[in-house]
Amino acid sequence: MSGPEQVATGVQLDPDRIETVELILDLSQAMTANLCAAAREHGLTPPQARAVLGLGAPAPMRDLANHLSCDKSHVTGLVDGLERLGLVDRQPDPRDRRVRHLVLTPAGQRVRDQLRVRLYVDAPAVGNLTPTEEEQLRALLRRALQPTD
Amino acid sequence: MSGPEQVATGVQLDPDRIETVELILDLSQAMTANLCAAAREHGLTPPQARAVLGLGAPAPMRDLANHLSCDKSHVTGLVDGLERLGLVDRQPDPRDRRVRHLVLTPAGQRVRDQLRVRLYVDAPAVGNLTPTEEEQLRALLRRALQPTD
DNA sequence: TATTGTTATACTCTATAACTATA
DNA sequence: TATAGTTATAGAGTATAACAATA
Repeated sequence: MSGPEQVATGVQLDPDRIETVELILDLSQAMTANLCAAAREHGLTPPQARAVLGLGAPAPMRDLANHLSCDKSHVTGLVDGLERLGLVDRQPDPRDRRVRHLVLTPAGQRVRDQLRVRLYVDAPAVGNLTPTEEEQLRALLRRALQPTD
Repeated sequence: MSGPEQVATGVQLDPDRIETVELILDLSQAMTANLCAAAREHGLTPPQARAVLGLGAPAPMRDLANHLSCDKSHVTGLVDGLERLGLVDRQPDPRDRRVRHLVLTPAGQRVRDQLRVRLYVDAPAVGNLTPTEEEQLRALLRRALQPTD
């Protein structure tokens, strides 16, 4: 569905810019699909996998909700599932008894490690670049994402 | 401090690689958020906006389902909404009366043009690069996404 | 028999609001 | 009064399966 530009009705857009945007979206989509496949292989839904990835250190449920950009009520169900799978424990905070700290179990740590290998080491496409090229790519992306003055 | 190593469970990953992947995901997420905001401003849901973007040329509903990587039954409801908004028409195929061709109305074309401006011209971050830098970025991304030899 | 699109149904993801138990 | 987490509920988004019309 990417035929020639409809000049009569379409706006004039820079084809180079279109390619840039499409390349970034394509790469991101490949990475996301790769992560979702890894999640399935571990019996996790994609949101559960993101939660596990976010638990590099113990954190209150509120913090995880912030990290996932979702409501705290949603985290309850997410963590219920991870607890049933034996990947996460809820631990009380001795200083504030309202708070529950989410802590990965050893099994949870292993799953997280494997998800990170899939997301980072087995990252699709990026591994095709040499280290030098990858550094050039990082430099350009950093500059692009830098807040404008 | 001679206790057991507290983070001994984590695998060691290349921090540079992690940064590369995070940068790509961040940039893609900014672009997606920008598109979703544009969709909202036009009274469209994000999937509806993606459908409009996919209709650069008239196409059967099955083709749109392929383009959106979703089931054809889902396209029915999506297009129902766009038809109610006056952005899309269903037109019969004279050669095969099972097929309905989806055609953007003039209003639909205008919405598509504006979505494309938001997605491509107003692309967040990429506009911070010079044309030369953007070409370097494209070259690297193209090489990364190229199927491995 | 196979395919296009629709309908009916159900499941996942996520939000809002009301509730509890703390603080 | 305000906050952390839970529960109940509702609404998108999407899939599967059965179906109708057509090929």
